[in-house]
Amino acid sequence: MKKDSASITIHDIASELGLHASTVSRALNDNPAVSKKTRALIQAKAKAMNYRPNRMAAALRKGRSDLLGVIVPAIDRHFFASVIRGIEEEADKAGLHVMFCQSYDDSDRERKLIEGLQRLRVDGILLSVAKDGGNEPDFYQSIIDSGTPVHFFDNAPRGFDAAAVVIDDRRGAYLATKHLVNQGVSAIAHLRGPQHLDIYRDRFKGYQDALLEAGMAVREEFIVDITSHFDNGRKAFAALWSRDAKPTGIFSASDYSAAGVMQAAQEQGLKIPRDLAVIGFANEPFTDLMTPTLSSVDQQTLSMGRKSTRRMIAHLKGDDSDNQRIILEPSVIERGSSRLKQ
Amino acid sequence: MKKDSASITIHDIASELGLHASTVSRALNDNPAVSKKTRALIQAKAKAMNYRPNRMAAALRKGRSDLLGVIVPAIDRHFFASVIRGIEEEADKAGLHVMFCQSYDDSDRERKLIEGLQRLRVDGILLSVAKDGGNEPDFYQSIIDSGTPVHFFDNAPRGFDAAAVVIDDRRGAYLATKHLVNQGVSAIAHLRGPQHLDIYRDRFKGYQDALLEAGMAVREEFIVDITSHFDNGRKAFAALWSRDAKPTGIFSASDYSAAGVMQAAQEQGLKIPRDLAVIGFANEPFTDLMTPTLSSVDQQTLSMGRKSTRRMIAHLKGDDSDNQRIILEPSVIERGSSRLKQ
DNA sequence: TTGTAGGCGTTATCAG
DNA sequence: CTGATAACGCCTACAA
Repeated sequence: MKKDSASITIHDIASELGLHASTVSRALNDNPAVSKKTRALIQAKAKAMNYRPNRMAAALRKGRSDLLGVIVPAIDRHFFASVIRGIEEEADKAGLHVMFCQSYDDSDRERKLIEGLQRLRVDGILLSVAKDGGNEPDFYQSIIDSGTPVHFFDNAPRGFDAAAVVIDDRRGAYLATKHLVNQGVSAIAHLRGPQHLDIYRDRFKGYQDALLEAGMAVREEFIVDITSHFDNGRKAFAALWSRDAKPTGIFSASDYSAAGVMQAAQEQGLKIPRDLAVIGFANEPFTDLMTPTLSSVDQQTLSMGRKSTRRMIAHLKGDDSDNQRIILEPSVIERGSSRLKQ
Repeated sequence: MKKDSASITIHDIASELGLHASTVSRALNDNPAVSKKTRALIQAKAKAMNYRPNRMAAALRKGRSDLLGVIVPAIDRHFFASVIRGIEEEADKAGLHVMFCQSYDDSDRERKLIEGLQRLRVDGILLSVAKDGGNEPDFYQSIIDSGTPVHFFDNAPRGFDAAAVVIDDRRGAYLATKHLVNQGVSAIAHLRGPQHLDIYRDRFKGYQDALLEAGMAVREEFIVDITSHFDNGRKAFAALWSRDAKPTGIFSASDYSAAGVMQAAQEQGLKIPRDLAVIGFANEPFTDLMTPTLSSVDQQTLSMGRKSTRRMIAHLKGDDSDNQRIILEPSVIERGSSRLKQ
């Protein structure tokens, strides 16, 4: 029976060749100190023996795991899946491995995940903070102080200097609302996300900015509070249509809720966008599958992942001075649900 | 400056308490050999010092990483995200950590990921095979022979005995098609996935089974080949409607393509389900967001993840005899796109 | 250019 | 019940 390749070590290779393990180690790490001839010999042998270096052992010795930890609320949201793709790209390039975890927006779980990643001795953590908002800035600061670099993306705590890459939610909301204004929509409602979260407060502000700029009033009865779920969109439509004044356009802080609104409106016989123009936020892929297709706001997810990772890598290489908050510019994706003019 | 908690070891704790590292190790592992008093003392001290055990070191010593590797084509597909959720649940319970990777259905990348996981010394790999089908059964056999247990789920290679949890695609397709038959649909087309893949061959067979059972002919002009993408649904609709005979129902091997068909049909003024009844496969969440909602086939994803993981854990505990292929039963989710009768 | 020795942080074995 | 010691697989001064 052949020896398990998982248990072949540099010593095995060394003894097969009558060399010493240290030489094998050097050869496999392309150390120029070892002669071309032996290097080739060793590398060939390693391949022949199906050798798999033990990264745990190397990490222990080097004090560096070449592992990155990433925590997101949920990987099946396109937003995060796409950021993750960006992270993967850059990590691959740099020869790092990435450990993805889901907090399910639960800050208790987030704390446990962080501790788990620390035990694994990841070199750094990329984090989109759980949206229940249970962890204070102090907590994150203590993690950083304990020696594990943490960089934030998407949802980043305010109140202390930490590297972060976020998008300008206020501007995204402003652009979305302004887009409806430009299409000639005059009564614009807003499905508003939980106001204890910065990102949703910012989206609400952006909505107000656009209305004010257009000389329109911000009307109480046009604001409905939601969480980012589909059913909330249906409920929001019911709420709006139970009131006297009916909007002719809706800017939703969430694509899911926007989809719910569209479905409920269509069931009531409304034509979209003619009777009701709709635009969401996040540019989830399903927006393209709907009838009509749903307009939305793109959040530069790939570049968010890439930028975060590149900064973390720079940080790990010694440049730990860059504590800035990078703000990316969102863009409106016009689709059928809001296209009234050519 | 406080010492980084990442660099606090059992030796530090030991010397603070005037004990030996081995005692600390035992205490932290709840070894009954150590007295209750010292155990409590040590655990309190460890907490106070914010100690984080180094899993790399423990893994090296124990020859076991308590890490599971998981490879899926893409984490943002609901199918896989949901399987992953099931995997996470069971792994958490067992105190295992999980490393998720995406192959993007590229078998070269899959091979590299497997090698990466082996270097990380994961205890086992849960794998849904890349759909480009580039890796032979022999390859997987060699991984298993090399000492890394591999269990398959979803897309599992045939041709050798390996633990696998899959669903009965043929039956799922049969049920979906039969559902259309039961709704009184008489001309049923099929959007057919790549036939070099077992799962899509099976779905095609199930479609045929149902037609034959209903005494309907399998008509060439009602079969359109697709890959699981949205645009293919639109193209498929165009293809079908360019022919003389028009179907009144469609069973699509993919939800994405089904969504494309629906959109294209609605743009042509067709009413769904009245003029065209549609059912997809996979029960992606967006199926609930469409107008009308899209019927589909549920694949027991959570239980697929849970079962796979439980078996892997049993395997790791020494029961490596269970090489069977477990086949889960799919179920039809009836929604608006195919509901013609009450 | 290659070999030797020591240690990274744990845990398991053996003594005491 | 606790202490000492060795070893897991690798890397890196230092020596030869």
